[in-house]
Parts: sequence; structure tokens; C-alpha cells
Amino acid sequence: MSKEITSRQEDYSQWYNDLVIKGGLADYSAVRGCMVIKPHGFALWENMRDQLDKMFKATGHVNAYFPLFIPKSFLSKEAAHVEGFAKECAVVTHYRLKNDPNGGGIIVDPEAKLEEELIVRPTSETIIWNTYKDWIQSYRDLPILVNQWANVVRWEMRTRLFLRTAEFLWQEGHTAHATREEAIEETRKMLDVYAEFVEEYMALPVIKGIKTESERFAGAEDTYCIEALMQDGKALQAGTSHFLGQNFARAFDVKFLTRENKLEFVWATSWGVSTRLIGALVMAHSDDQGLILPPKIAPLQVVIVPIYKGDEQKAMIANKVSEIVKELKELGISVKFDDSDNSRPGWKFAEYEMKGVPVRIAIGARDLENNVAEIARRDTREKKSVPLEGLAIYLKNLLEEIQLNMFNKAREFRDSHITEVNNWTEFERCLDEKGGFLSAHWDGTAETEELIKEKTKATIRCIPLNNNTSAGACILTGKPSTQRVLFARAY
RNA sequence: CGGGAAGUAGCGCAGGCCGGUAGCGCACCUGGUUUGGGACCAGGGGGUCGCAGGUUCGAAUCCUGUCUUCCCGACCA
Repeated sequence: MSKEITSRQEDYSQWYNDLVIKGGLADYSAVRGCMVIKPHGFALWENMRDQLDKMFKATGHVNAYFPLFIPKSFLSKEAAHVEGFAKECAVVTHYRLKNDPNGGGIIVDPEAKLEEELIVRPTSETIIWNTYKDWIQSYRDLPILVNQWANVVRWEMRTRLFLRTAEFLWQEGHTAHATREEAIEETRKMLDVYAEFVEEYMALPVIKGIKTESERFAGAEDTYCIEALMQDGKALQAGTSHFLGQNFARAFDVKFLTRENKLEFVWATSWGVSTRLIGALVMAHSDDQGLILPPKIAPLQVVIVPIYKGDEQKAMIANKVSEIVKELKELGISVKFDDSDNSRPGWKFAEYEMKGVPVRIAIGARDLENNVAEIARRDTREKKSVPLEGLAIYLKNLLEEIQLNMFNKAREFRDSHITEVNNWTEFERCLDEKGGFLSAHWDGTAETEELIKEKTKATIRCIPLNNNTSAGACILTGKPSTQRVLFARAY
């Protein structure tokens, strides 16, 4: 039992680390702040990526690829942008190594200094808008709807597997439009795509909202976001979509001729989700036995474990299982028959639970006699004997039910953790004792927001879209407020 | 970048105070018995003790430096 998981109650952070590592998603690497995404974790990312990619294509986007390196001068062209990212950039200063003449091994060749340093991209707005300048002359060139799947680097002080690493994988969409309205529409559309993906495929309910000025992306006019709630009551930003206005067009001088032959700056958006979503998935759904993955993106949906005495029984079971496997595959269900002799059934049960496989089938000689199999679902840990006749259809339905159940469970948790609070005492107590989102009035100033953050570590996660306006008094200052916003401690 | 903890076999750890040439559990290999919730017996392989210096006849152990990781803060997706 070398693989025990720290319980959530004992140490939530350690529980998370245990799940990621023992669930086979990722490992620490020899490189500071960087992780190795292992096959199981990468398969999960591939499933997420493939579905998102489909959704991007369905909304008219195409993929492209821009350089990993960004000339230093590019980054400084948009003032807010450089200020936001300057503190966490990896910088390439040289292009060659050589043998140390003093015998100290390989050193950086001091003569191979770059004329202009290169920044390893923390995001690609600058290199992309520098490129778009050449792509855009007239309104006929618009819109440009490009996405790229890439890695980016942000030199973080403190890292956590998937949630915050120095290098991470993501997609970044960068679009260019002729009008403000169209760009805003794009920004909102992609937020909807993210929300749909996260809710439908990751079974994770989100709140769509808009960020306050202080939480806004560096260089954006507006940042929209989807916020999810983790089991420990902390919020996690699951995706962002930015309306960039004409900020980058101005910085990179990207103008186009309108139908009326007037020269105007282009309107921009950018939007992204990252491997951080995997962290959200783990923290939102899993339990003390291991990962719980939603069927729609689980790398493996069904595992079959044979239980047998002797080769004869094993062969009989394998024979029956091959029929089941065939039927499941015909229904598009991914399935693995684990007939390895290396470990016993109980060990396999625990292992697949750890890895979050949604459904396990155990089948032994006794089951064959009765024409049944034991079906265990990961989300509720229920076990049930089910007739082999019609098993594939049963499993298809079960997978759908698990997907739905996971979403409903997460939504109930989320909904029961949005608390309206109306005075400061309540605010502090609710934050400490209950956690989750606090719906409260705020006077709309960055100063108050900052003060609340200093006092409680809670930030304004977002102003929900379609928020009801209601007159009230700021939770801290008592000044007049027109609407409630959502506060939470966050990852 | 501050504060704490830790690096000894693939993994988890003991040994360290008091220096004498490294051990336990799991995993691994061979053979056998097993198989409905992490099997058992017997035999076996594997470690210049994170790295670099220093003290010493002798260093996992003492000293200095350094790297890495985890936890808690400041910064952030």
C-alpha cells in the first residue's frame, strides 16, 4: 500500500499533489518550476484539446503557429502589457556555448551575446500583432480568426503542478476585427465556448463574468472570465477572453482602410485556456480514493478486470470479454481489458480508481454462469450486478449518467457556496468558516478592492454577466453600490 | 524573494546527536502456490547516502558552499 493518498481533510494541498502524482498525470522534473506531463495526463489534455479545437473550428477559427521567442523591444510597445509581464519573463541573451578555457566544463560564450535579447513568450500578443500589421490592409482582410496551440513561460516564484508552472501548455486565440462591436461579440462568443466546454465536457459548472480593472489582463480593455469553485471553497479562474480594444493595433500601428476609404485602427481580442484546467478538474471532482474523471474526456472510459482461477477460466472469460470489448468499441466507448497476471484484482481495482477510470467491469467464472458482470462506477463507488445481455447499451447510458451526475454534484456544491453577505462581520466569518463565493456590494473602487484583499486575501473574482442591479452599501466602506459582485479566495 | 521542512536503492523511510565503509518496507528478478478489494513462501539483484569543497587515519554522519523539491507568505493563468 505504497500509494495511499493524503485525505482532503488532513491536508488539501497534499491531497492534490498525491492525486496528480499517484494518479499518473504528472511528475516533478529536474527543471525548476517545470513538470513532466505523463501519458495519462497528456491523454487527458489531448482529449480536452481536441474537443476545444473542434469548437474553435466550428466558430470559424483556424490554427497557426508563431515563434517561441519575442524580441525584447516588441514587448515594451504596449505599456500596460509590458508592465504586467515584465516581472516573470525568461530572457535569452546568448546563442552559443563553449568549453571553459579554465576547464570548468561548458560555459556561455561571452562573445555570443545577442544584439537584442529575446523573451520566451509569456503570451503572444506582441509577435502576433507585429505580424498582423503585414496581413491587414483593408476591411476585406478582416476579420482574422487565428488560434495557436503552444507552450508559454512565466517565471513563477512559487509553482504547483498544473495550477501554476513556469512552462505550461495552452491555446491562445488572437482575432482582428473592423469594429468595436464585432470584437466584443467575438470576446463574448469565445467565453461562451469556454463555458460550454468546461460545463459539458469537464462537468464543471462555471460563472461567467467580467473582471474588475485590477484583475484585468495587461493590455485589455475588458477581461471576461469563467470562474469555477474547488472542493476546498477556493475559486479558480478556468478561462479568460479579452477585449483588447485598439491597444495593440495602436502599439503596432495596425490600420485598415474601411469601405469608406478611411484609415482606422483594428479591433482585437485574445482568449485562452491552459493545462491549468486539468488542475481544476482534479480539485473539483476527485475524492480520497483518487481521481474522478468525467467520461467525456477520460482517457479510458471502461476497464475490464477478469477474476479467475487457472488458465481455463481465464480463457473462458477472455473469450466473453472480447465480445463485450467489440460491442463497446462499436459504440465509441474506450475500453481496456486488463488481463495481466502481474497484479491481482484488488490491486487493479485500487489502481484504476486512483486513475479515475469512470467505469470498471469485474467479471469472473461465477458471473459467466449467471450471465452477468459486476459494474462499479467511479463517481459514486456503487457496485451492481448487470446482465451481459445489453451490457454495451447499459454502459453507454451509465457513462452519460456519470457525466451528468458529476456536473450536478459540482453544481450543487457551487450553488450552495454562493452566499449573500451584507456586512463586514458576516463577510469575514463566511469567508473563514464556509468559503466559496461571497456575493456582496462593493463601492466600485480599486482602493476598496485592494483593502479587502489585504485584510482577507479574498479578491473580486468577477462581476457576473447578466447581474441583477440592486442598490446597496459597500461591504467595507458603506458607500453606495449598484450591484453585488463575487468575492472569493482563489488559486 | 522571505520563513519552515526535506534530499540515503525505482518509491516511502531508518541510521546522523556519539565518525569506523549502509539497513527496513514496498517495488523489481527467479521458482512455486494463488486470484470476487492493494496475495503468500523460498531464493536473488540493486545505493560513490543531491552536488562541490573542507576537517579527519577514516565522513551518510561534523563544517562551508551550492542545487533541487515540498509547505506557508509576497506575485500570478
